[in-house]
Amino acid sequence: MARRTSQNRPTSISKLDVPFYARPAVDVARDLIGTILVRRRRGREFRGRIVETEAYIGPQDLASHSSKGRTKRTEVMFGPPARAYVYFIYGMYEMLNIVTAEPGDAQAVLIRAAEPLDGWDANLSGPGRLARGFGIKLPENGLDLTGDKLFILDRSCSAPKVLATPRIGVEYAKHWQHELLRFIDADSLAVSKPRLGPGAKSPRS
DNA sequence: GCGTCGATGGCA
DNA sequence: GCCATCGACGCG
Repeated sequence: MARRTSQNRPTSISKLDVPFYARPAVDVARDLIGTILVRRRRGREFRGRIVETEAYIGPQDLASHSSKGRTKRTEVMFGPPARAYVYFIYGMYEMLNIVTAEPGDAQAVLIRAAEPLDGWDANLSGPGRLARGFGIKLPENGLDLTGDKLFILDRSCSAPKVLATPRIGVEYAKHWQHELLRFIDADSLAVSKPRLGPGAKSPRS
């Protein structure tokens, strides 16, 4: 697939594949900033530019659901990468995560915010609103991101300015709450909490 | 613009 | 009882 930029130069935009996802969640989370999430549903296509993610890096990470062990709910996380891990929380919200790393290494990336594209009028700032906006619910748990119902396109042009901050809503996770595992596009207004807080740094690459 | 709080259900 | 949340409400 190719499209033309405003300068009329062809730019290839490709679907992210298994090798992209079969890496540590930290790397995937950072590299997902600026990519395009695509959802095909009921004959329509919705797109959003991802501007906020969080890495959950395995069972040792007390903020990760995989730290509770392998259960029916977390089973997908322990499987192969490039699948959706969707769970239900607070009695009303679904959350969209992407499984990363090798099978058995239960890492995942939470997609927290995106900018709607193509004139789509939606609020995708915050993981609950994002999942709702894209029509992601429990039946989408385990969905294969190499298919055509839900997938991600590589960045179309230059890399955004990425900052790393502590994750949101994981105060219970002992010292893990301070790790810089949340990544944001510093220039986006669609990041869920406009305030970066004092901990924001450039991520190590 | 801010902080506080209730909703609401699956899960350990 | 606890959540990887959101939106409504009260304040002044």
